[in-house]
Amino acid sequence: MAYPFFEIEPRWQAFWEENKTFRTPDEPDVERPKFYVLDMFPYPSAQGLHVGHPEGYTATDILARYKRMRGFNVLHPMGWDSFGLPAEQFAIKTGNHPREITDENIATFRRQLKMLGFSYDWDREIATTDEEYVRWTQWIFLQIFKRGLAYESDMPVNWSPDLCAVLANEEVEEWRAKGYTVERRSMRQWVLKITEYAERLLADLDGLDWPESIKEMQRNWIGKSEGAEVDFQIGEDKVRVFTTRPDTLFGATYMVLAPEHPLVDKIATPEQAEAVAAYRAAAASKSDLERTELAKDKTGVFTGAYAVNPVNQERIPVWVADYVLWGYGTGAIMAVPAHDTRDFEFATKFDLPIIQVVEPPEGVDWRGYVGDGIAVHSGEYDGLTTAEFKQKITAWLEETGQGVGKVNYKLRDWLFSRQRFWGEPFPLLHCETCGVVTVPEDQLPVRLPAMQDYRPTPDGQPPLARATEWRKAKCPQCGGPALRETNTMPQWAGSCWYYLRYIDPRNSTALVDPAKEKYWMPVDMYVGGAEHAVLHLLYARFWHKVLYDCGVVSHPEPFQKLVNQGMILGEMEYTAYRNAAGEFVSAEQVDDNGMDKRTGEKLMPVKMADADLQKQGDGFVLKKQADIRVVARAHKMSKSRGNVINPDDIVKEYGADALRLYEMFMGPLTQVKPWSMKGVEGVARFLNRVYRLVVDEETRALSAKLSDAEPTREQLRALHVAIKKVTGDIEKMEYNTAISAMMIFVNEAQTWDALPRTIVEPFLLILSPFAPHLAEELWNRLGNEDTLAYEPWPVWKEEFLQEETIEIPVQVNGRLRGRIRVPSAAAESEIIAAALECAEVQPHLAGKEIKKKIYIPQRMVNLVVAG
RNA sequence: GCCCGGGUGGCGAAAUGGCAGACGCAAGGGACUUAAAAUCCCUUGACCGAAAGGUCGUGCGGGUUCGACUCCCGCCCCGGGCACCA
Repeated sequence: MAYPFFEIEPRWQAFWEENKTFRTPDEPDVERPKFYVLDMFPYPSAQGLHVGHPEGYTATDILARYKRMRGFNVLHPMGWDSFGLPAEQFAIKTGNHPREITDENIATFRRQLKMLGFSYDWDREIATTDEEYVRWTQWIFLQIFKRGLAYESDMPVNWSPDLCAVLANEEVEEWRAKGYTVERRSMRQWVLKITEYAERLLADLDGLDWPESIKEMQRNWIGKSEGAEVDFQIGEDKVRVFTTRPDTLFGATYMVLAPEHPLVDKIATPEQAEAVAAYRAAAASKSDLERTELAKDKTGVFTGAYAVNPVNQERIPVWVADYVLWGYGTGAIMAVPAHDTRDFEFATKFDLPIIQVVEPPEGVDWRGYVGDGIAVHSGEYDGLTTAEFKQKITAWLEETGQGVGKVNYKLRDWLFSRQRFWGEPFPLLHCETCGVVTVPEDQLPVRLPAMQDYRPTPDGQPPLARATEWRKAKCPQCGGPALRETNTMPQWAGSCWYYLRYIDPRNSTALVDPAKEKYWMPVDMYVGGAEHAVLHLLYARFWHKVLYDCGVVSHPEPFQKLVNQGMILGEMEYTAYRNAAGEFVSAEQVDDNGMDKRTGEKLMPVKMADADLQKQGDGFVLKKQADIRVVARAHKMSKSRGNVINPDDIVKEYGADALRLYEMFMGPLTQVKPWSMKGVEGVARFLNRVYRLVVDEETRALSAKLSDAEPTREQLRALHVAIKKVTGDIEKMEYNTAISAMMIFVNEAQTWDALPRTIVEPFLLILSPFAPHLAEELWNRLGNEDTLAYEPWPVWKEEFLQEETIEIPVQVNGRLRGRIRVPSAAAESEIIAAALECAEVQPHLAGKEIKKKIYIPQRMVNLVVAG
């Protein structure tokens, strides 16, 4: 029978709540070290918690509980990223305020998180939709605005007429997949100048303790490239191109302008004008996606004009092609087909000349060679390396006024407005005489108006445009009439700074108290999904740097250490395929859409039980029909697939501690791993064994084996081995092996006739970060009155780890032949002697010359023999 | 195409260059029980062998080393991200 987790867990949750066990004082003892451990806060969706949430949350909770026991002041908060499109969609459908559904969803999430026993300081709970929170989000925007980092711009946006909403680029695919249409439309937008921070956002990555892959993704996103801008003369006009390879100027055989380039119409010759105009029109109607997706085949049109290459006065033809982007660099390039893949494809297709100017290493074809080499056919520069050439030619361009060294970034400014209701209103007014005016700080927050209809206006104005009374305001500068801004901020806004508000969540005079900020920041451990690798983490870093420049925060980076948890997939599924005739079809004959590759027939997927399967090679086949291979895969959890695991169900059946422990035991935190219901049962059995160490299962009284006797050497050793392993593994967040060490301890402990309290109590302490309810309960049953949350963490002693004798494996020529048992203090010579004596080893030495005797202390003997 | 991860028993996994497979699951056998559940004990990488023991084995092919899952070189497969950024 299972231990009564259903009584124990709610009781301790109530205890922690009543006693405010995990309250972090507003004025902590600053003599102690601090530890700020943060989860990426969730969007409280209507679906409630899924098993992916507790994975990261348990990982941080273990660390938080451990650090408290190590004497740290710990800040471990939780809150809600509660603006979001689903609530708005719901409001449009029902006419209810989005706040209603949002509050309901938050209540569900809060209940579910409390049910899992996380040690959050719930007094610091915040939601981005709280008006007090919105106030400071707006305040930060004002600082950004005042620093000239926000501007209005007409920008093409993704407008969905079905949703009546504008979507972010990264949201387009998601909603298209759900069947909504999305089109391009130009709208007035607010944009933030994140590009002004590109260099700092790039440079400061170096000092962060983040996964290298995430840093690399951010670097690629920022996309710094160094090169030069060079002027080419076309008639009386100068056209500037950007190149990272000014050393290939002598190889430029044509030039390409982006279709949007303003000079295109002007330079096109009358004979080419029609073709050029047609091409531009075609390019304009394509979406970004179409332009890039059809990238395989290059298109373009000759303008009829020629440009003059400044290095050799050669006349080169000017083309228009959409493989040159208007948004990057100058929207114009010099094409060097010999040494650029795209130019090479284009030149090949349109039969343009290809001139070699870089000599690649021996044996490499120069056509399409894009690496560094030695300059050729470049006049006086011949013989220079790529690096030297770049430097010299850039200097020459600058001297002669024909160009300049230049750094470009892929990063674009951040489209920051949304045409939605459920977001933070911009604290801005449009005054007829003064233009755009900021709302004075003492009038914040600008609240959302009460509305009946949350849809945008039919002409695409944001929903707030319907609130005609709300829009009317007085200009704080001239006192004249003004209209409120009707755009709202994107969901990112609230998540850009929430980690600061946790530090001082009820401060009504400042975003955060500077002394508290200085004490707690930066975040020491930030855990969340890799899906936020670029956007959230880049935006938050940007806002943080602006606040740093404003003097609001004391450190240039918000998140010192970052860990991404791996996704939890559904249970492993074995799928076989059947055709209409009912015959099985082997997996290699099935294409990605479930069709028979040979006949094109649609096949029926059939789920198989593992009892029907056997391993063959690196896959599985049917036991009854070994020529039929099946597909073995774990899939992402999704409603449509029906493989979603609900944490509520697990807690009901096995308890919160079992769920926590299982998710940590599955494998390394950062790895993708499939769920296994049997695995949950396994850790539940372990928790039962722990319970039975202390409590007699029949009587529910304390176990008769508990004793006040002195522990044996063996018992001390078992305990201290566990303490050492668990301590080290928690520091490294290698929780799966920590749990394994505790299992080994319990497996051993349950064989003992007597269990000293001095052994079981420290064990409960090291178990407590993982299974806090059970640990508290047993700690309490052993007679301790108070929570164990602040008990000092047990310390292992090396002397207890020592064994009197140790076993040493003996190899001959690197192959294991025998084992010897020696006193652990034995000298090398004694050990070698014992190894040579070893009965299993001797046959392998007989009659052979021993050339070398290798001894690795405490580990291994290897005897190298000749022949 | 480019950039990251990853590939070890039937499955999840473990292993500072030093006994590959700890721990858990599953499977098989046994104890307890009228019986079942629960619990406990034993076996369990593959192959040869009655056993002792031996051979092979960490995606594939090479290399370094007394010794390689681990380090180096070249590939293959799977997952994720980016994708005409000059």
